[in-house]
Amino acid sequence: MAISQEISYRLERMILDGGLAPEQKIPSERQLAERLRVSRSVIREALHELQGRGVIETRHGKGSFVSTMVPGSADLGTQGPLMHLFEGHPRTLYDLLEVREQLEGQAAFLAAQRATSLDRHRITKAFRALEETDPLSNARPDHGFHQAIVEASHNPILVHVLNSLKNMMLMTVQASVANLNPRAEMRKKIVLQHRQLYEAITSGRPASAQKVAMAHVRFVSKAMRDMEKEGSTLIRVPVEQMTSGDHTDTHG
Amino acid sequence: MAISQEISYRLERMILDGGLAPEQKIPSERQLAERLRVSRSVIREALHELQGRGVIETRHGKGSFVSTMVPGSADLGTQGPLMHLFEGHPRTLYDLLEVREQLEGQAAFLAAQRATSLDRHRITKAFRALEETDPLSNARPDHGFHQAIVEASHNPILVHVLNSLKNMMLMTVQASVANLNPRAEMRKKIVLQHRQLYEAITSGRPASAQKVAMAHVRFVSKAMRDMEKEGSTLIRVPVEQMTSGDHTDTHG
DNA sequence: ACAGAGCACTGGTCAGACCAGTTTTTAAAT
DNA sequence: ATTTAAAAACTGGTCTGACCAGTGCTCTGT
Repeated sequence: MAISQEISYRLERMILDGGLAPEQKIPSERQLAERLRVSRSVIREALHELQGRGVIETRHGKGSFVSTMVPGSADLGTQGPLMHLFEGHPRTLYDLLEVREQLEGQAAFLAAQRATSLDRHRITKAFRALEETDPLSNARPDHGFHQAIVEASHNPILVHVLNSLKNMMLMTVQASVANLNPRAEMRKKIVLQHRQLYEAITSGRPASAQKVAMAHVRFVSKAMRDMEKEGSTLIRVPVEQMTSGDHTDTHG
Repeated sequence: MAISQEISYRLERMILDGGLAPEQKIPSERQLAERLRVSRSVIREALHELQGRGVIETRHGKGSFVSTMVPGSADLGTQGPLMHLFEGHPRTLYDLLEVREQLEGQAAFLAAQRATSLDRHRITKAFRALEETDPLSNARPDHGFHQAIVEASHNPILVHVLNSLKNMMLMTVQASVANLNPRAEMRKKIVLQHRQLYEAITSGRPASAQKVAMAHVRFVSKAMRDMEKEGSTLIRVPVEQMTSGDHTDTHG
C-alpha cells in the first residue's frame, strides 16, 4: 500500500480514537513530514484524502483542522446538506422528536422481543445506574439506559439511525433530562416512565414497551415545548459531547 | 478556492454527469496535468481527494479508475463506515426494511393528517402515473408515489432519513417492484395496497394509512424473503439509478 | 513459436524552490 | 509608553524535475 494512504489512515485513527478533538489544529505539513520521515508531498496527499473523507478541513495560511463533523459517529446525521435545516428553525427539533418517538418505540418493541440474557443484564445495569445517580449531575446514565435498549433490538440499522438522530439533537440543543430534571414533578414522571419501560422490556412485553417508549419521547417533547413557551432558554451543548454514540456495531 | 479542489470537483462532475462510467480508466496524471495546464502535484492532490470521497480507485502502474460505487448522491447513507455492515450480510437488508416499515407508516400517517391540497394533487398525479405505467419498465413511478407521500408528511427529518434508507437499500440490491412485479398475483396485491394507501391518505384517515403503509413494506419484505429462499437472484442495481433521492428540501 | 530483455507507459516518492495568505515579531513614529 | 506599520516567520498552494516502482508491450535472439 502507498505510504500516503498508510499515513492518512494513521492520522484518521489518531483523530477518531480520541487523540484530537474537533476544531483542533493538526500539526503543519512540514512538521508532519519531518516527524514521519516522509516528504511533504505524501503528507499533502494524505491530507487531501482525509479532506475528501470529510475528516479534516484546511485553511490557507492557517492550517488543517479536525472537522466538527466527525464521521464514524456522524455519517447519517450530523454532517452534510441536511444541517442547513436547523439554522433558525427550532421547529426541526420537534420534527426530530416526532421521528424519534416512532423509532424509540420500535427499538423498545424489538428489545422486549429479542433481548438476550446479556442484553437484559446490560439494561438492568444501566437502569440501576440511572436510579442511583444524582439527576442534576449530567445526562449520561439516561443516555446509557436508552442506548442499551436500542442495542438490544439487534437491528444495527435502527441503532445507527437513532444515534444519528440523537447526535443531530445534541447538535442543536441540550435537550436531555438536564433541562427537565430540575422540575420535581417532571422528574418524578420521567423516573416512572423509565421504570415502566424497564419492566416492560425485561419481562418481554413488546407492545407495552413500545407504547411506554413512545409516550416517553412524546412527554419529553411536550415538556420542551412548554419550557420554550415559558421562555426558558435551551442550553447549547458543548461540542465534545457529540462524539459519544459510536456503538453502532456493538452487537456485530 | 484551491486549484486542486476546483479540479477535483471538475473531475467529479465529469464522472457523475455521465462522461465516464464505472470501471472506466481516467487519463493519466501526466496527461491531465498537461491538458488542464497545471502541475502534476495538483492533479495528484485532486485525485487523492476523489479517492477519499470514494469516487475513484488508483492502482499503481495501471492508472486511476472510476469506482463502481459512486457517491455524490450518497453523502449520508450510501457511503461511509456504516457500509461495512452490508458486506456479506444480506440480513441487514431486512433490518433496513424493518425500520422502513415503521417510518413509511409514520410518513403515511402524517401525510393523511397534514397533506395540503397541493400535496394531495401531487400524490394523485403520482398515483395516476403509477397505474398507467407498464410495471415491467422500471421502478420510477413507484418511487415517485412513495416520495410524494413522504414529502406530504411535512417532516424534513423524516424525508431525509427515509431517503437515506432507500439509498442504502438500492446500494445493496435492486429490491423494488422491478423484481416483484413479474409475478402476476404479487403485482395485483401491490396495486391493491397502493390504492388503499392512496385512498386512506387523500381521504384523511391517518391510522388507516399507517396500517396500510406498514403492511405494504412488510409484504414487500416478505416477498423478497420468499424469493431469496427460492434461489432467485436479486439483481444489482446500475449505479445511475442511485442518483435519484435528493429531494430532501422540496418542502423547505 | 517462444522466452526474455528492454522500453514505454503507469502511479509513488523525493527534493527544493517560490507564491500566497496569516500571525507574530520587531522597529519606527507618535 | 503606546500605537502603528513594516518585516519576518509562520501557514498552506503550486511548480519543477528528478528518480523509484509496478505493468505491459515490443522487439529481438534463439
